[in-house]
Amino acid sequence: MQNVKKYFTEGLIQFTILLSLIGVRVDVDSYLNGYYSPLEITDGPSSAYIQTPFHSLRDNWDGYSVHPKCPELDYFFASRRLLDEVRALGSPARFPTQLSAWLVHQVPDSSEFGEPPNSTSSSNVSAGLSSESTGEEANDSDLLAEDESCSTVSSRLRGRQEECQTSTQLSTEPRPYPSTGACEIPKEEVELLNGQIDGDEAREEPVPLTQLALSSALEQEGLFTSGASLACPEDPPPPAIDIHQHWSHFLSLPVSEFDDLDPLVPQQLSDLDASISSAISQDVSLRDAMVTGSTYDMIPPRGGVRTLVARQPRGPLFRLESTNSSNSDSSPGTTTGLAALPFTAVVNGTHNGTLSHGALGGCLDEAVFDQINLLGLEGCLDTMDAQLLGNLQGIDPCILEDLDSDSGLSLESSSRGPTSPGASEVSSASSSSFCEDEGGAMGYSSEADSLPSKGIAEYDTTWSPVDLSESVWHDHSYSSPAFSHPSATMFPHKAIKQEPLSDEDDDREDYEDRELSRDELRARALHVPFSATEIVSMPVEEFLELLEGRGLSAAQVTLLRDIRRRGKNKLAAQNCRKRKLDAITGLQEEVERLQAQRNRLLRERQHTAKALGAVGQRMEHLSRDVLSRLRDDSGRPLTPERYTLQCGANGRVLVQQIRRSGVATTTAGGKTDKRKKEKKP
DNA sequence: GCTATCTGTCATTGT
DNA sequence: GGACAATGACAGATA
Repeated sequence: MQNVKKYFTEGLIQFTILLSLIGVRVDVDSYLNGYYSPLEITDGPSSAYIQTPFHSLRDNWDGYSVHPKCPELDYFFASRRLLDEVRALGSPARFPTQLSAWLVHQVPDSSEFGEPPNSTSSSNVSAGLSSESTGEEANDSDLLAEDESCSTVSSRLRGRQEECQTSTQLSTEPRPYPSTGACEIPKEEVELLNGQIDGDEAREEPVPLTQLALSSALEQEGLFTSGASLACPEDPPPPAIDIHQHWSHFLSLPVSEFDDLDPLVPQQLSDLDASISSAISQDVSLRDAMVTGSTYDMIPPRGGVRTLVARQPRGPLFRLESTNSSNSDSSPGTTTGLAALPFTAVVNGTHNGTLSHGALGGCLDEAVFDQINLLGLEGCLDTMDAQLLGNLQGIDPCILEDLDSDSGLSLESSSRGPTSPGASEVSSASSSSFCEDEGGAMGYSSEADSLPSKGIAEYDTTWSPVDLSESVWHDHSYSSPAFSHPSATMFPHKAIKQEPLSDEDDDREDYEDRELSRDELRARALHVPFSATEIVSMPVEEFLELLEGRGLSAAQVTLLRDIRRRGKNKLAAQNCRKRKLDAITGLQEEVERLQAQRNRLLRERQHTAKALGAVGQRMEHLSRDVLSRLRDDSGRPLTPERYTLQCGANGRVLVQQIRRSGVATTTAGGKTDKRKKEKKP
């Protein structure tokens, strides 16, 4: 007995492991302790049948977990927030950073990977075979229907949960069974039966169903115990059934052995693989959602200032699209033929249409991807930093600090001389910002027009007019090393004068003027002895002291404030764009990770489905075998079409008669007068 | 000439 | 209330 129990326990553990692969929690300890059924599948959330919520695994799969202290959490929340903003506002300037959102919902979707559907109230293994109660996707259901044998099994196994508790209760109660029609076979009888069967199957005698009781609690050293012979000693010796061997062998099958059971899996498996995988891979080419990572070339433009040129001018950096191309990386076997298996319901991996084209396409929300494409953010900031440092190599190291973070104001390609029209208009503006009435960057043009003023003339009588033919107000390099030099800004004229003049003095002067930003030009025009970089980077206290203690004019003060404000805002804009880029980069990594996770889960599901299919086949075969050895009151053998075996709590096995409606009726009964129980026509 | 992209700037909001 | 950061929006420059 101990040996039998040991084998059964081992088999149970292995079977438990197998079930755990599909998310069915099996409480072996409780079962072995005799408290609960090892496999409970009930309706409520309290059920032990809790399939793994894969959406929750997202955060802890492979050790990946979102933790408040985790650095990746920034991406996580930022991405989610941005995605919400994108979807809420529809602004092209924002981008959906949480692509994993739809991945989580689509790929490891609860319904796909078997989140316990509410309708799943199956209470036993066989009940888990039913697919109807699990919200299985339509395709799977249809495919299930194709396999007639499997569907037969499912139908017979369907609806047993109602009797499960009854049988469980009956099996655990010592008192005689009520008139449910079922009976219990004591283990002694089973042993007797086994002995007879082992001796000669040809001599096996049908077991009256009324005696069949089934049961076999684990603690009773057998899957099947029969009290029929004891309760009804007058009955002929029931046929011996090698149930122990069957179940022990069945349950002791290692999971790995299921791989050898592929022939048992219905032939539709391959077809299902193709169909389901195509449905899962679903038109979403995640590769397309990857950042292409365009590279840039540093080319020296005119003037010697390097600019970044995209080597791939073919389009936006991110080409996130919902395409109709199947995701080829979904291996053909990523899905399972579980639909054709009797245990599909347990796996219940896919769901209706969730992975279908339309559904997934809707979730992808092409508009979101289009918005991402519109961003066109390119990861050039870091590159530009390097570029900037490279450009500054020839500069005085003392000024490099100011250029540390792309903080240099943009260079001005042109400036206006003091005699520019409208100069006097703005020069008188002492209290208002120069660009107060201006909108956007263009406003600064008028400000530049106002550069030359009477006040300016007072400070800078030696101001040399600059060629105004070029109205280039934007320099797309972040810094201007030449004018970041304090000496060059404090004493612009001297700096210009100190420049080694060549024969092309005029051209050089124009060139250097073009290097000046508007603020630099204004600062030089107003004779402000600070560079824009200094103005921006100096502490606020020092800046305020500068404004108050230097006896600056109102125009100078206003200019200084504007320079500081614009400079800081420019840095903020650069940082903001960089953050966006980082968020997108983080999303790329997230997408890759989720894609890998999805592929792994699909493989696992396929493997599990195969194993379950084999288990279902074996169970079907075993059930038929057992039923064929049993006899009803009339002495007729029990047909699988009318009777089913149900494994109740504590290993008790009950024979149930299937009603015409497909609902099995528990025929387990008491130990007395079992002939009068059971089977309802 | 058109388009995409980059960049600076302004306005606004929140800290 | 001012300084500041963040960010959307806009416009100019450029390839």
